[in-house]
Amino acid sequence: MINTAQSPVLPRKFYIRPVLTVAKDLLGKVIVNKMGSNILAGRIIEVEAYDGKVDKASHSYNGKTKRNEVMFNEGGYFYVYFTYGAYFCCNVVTGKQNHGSAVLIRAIEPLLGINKMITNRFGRELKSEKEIYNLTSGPGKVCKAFGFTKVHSGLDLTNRSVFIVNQPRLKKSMIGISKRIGITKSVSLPWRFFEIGNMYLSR
DNA sequence: ATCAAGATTACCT
DNA sequence: GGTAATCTTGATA
Repeated sequence: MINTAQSPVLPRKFYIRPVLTVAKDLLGKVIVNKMGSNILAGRIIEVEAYDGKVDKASHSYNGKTKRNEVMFNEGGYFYVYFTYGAYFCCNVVTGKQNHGSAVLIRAIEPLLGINKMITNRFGRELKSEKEIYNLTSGPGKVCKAFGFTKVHSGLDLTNRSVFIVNQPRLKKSMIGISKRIGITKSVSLPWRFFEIGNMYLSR
């Protein structure tokens, strides 16, 4: 299903571009977690861009702190943070060193290791067929299903533990654009991007 | 030391 | 559609 010879791991240069470019380009790509005993993989279908240079909603807007320091790496690193006392959210750092921009992964379409994802998320079997669409349809859900936590923050995505493999770009007509969800600052920026019509979207 | 807010989710009506 | 849960983090004193 995922032939890594035909679909190479995305290189550094993919990530060292402006955050809006990378955000749109990430749609349709496949994120893989090989760190556990199971290989988990899913197609990225919903993202949001955060740019600390201009964006008050970004964790990096007010400069470097212990929590957000990974965001100031060059592109291609994994930034995972904890929020609301319960959930982790994972991001792909973009741009040049010290810029402070990242793409939040809000939803994926599960491909490999689906049973493991179900166990991670629910600790039980699915109650119904359609509950599969609740498996990874939100940033906290994605991290729970993939097992991403604080220990994954700072990983280099050009290595082979957690990484993203190339896939064809989505057609422009398949990319939806909207305001970001769940923020209270810089609310009007249209920086959420998603695959139109996908069943695994967060809303 | 204290405090308020938060890139969310599950559960209720 | 509305809201409680829950605790880390960063800011302020």
